[in-house]
Amino acid sequence: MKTYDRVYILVRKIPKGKVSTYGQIGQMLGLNPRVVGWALNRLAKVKSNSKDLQWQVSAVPWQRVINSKGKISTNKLHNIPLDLQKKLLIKEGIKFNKEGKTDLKKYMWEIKL
DNA sequence: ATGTTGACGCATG
DNA sequence: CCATGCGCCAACA
Repeated sequence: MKTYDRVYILVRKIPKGKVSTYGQIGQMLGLNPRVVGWALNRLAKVKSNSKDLQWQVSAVPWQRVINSKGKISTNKLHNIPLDLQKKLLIKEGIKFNKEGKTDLKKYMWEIKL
């Protein structure tokens, strides 16, 4: 069981209409937020390289993980189409203000034990 | 073993 | 609000 597998398993539990943050996922797994970002970044690489694992990574709702300020962190990457993450979230009912920020108080995934 | 790389987060100016 | 700086750590070459 690799670290990134633990990240994917947890991210899959984020329900539609909710979001989490790199920090929150990291805290739950005892990982640095950067490692969470690294694991999700890996999805984009696997997605464009290996077709064998594509079915696995496509099951991970990576778009539901945003940064602690409530904003999208993927727009500066050339891997991922501009505003793809935002569009996916909007389709799930997440609203963004004009500064591209969403209300974490409202949408943050609440952990249930 | 060693150095590098980040989808981060927080503190500070 | 913007800009650095730094700690963080799994994976990879």
